[in-house]
Amino acid sequence: MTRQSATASRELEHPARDAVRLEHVLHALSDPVRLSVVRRLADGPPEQACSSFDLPVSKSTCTHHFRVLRESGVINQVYRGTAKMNALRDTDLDVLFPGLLTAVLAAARAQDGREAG
Amino acid sequence: MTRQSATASRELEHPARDAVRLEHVLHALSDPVRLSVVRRLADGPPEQACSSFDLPVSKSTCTHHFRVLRESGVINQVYRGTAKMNALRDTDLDVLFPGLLTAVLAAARAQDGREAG
DNA sequence: GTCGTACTACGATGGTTATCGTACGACCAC
DNA sequence: GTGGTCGTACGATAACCATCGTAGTACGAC
Repeated sequence: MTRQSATASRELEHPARDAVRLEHVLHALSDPVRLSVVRRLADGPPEQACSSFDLPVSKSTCTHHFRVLRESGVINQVYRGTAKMNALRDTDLDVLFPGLLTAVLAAARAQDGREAG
Repeated sequence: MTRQSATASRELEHPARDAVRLEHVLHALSDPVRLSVVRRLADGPPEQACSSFDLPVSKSTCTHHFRVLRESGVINQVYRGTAKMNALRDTDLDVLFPGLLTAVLAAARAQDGREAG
């Protein structure tokens, strides 16, 4: 019956490194919710479950934002039991666009600092 | 009659440096047409007229894109006779988000190089 | 004044996006 | 098996965005 394991059937599509486009990455990062996700991935553990983010949006919107990040090549997602783990594709991004992610993260931090005073 | 010169009355609104938001800048740069404008401003003379860009869109769309760039704080626009001159706000951006513009421009060049092979 | 160039304002349109709620599927623990 | 948690799929909606064409203003040259 070509019955593969349920987990294996839940593989997620990711763009290959060379297929990642700068415009898509910038667009993905231009949304506050998504940028906050990327910042938490950069600052915290390398793999974090969707549910651990506590975003100010509904679950379905959450799913949407994580998909945008994945399809733009910013994050990698894998299923781990019931959880879906997210990891920054920082090495891929750094090969493609050296220094870009670092600069964006630093910019976000700088802006935060300015707002906090 | 408090009649100022017509040119002076055509002042354009720009966000103050501290009002520039990272999300808006990233969004402005995430459009291919706008990114190409920014690249030409970075590579060419510091002030360039809208008409000198020869973009693959209509004049009204052109106006729209330049406005997005201005309102996000990426470029400065001034009238100079009938022409509207555009300049990158690179020093402002570099104060706010050090290295960001450089990284984006380098990324755009890298992507171009990859496509050209 | 007229004419041409540069650009804008307005209105429309079609496509994309962010958002949600509900219903469902996959997994783990029991 | 049951139940709970985590996330998805679907459908809907409202907002946004890129695009255009037309009509118009501002300026410089004549």
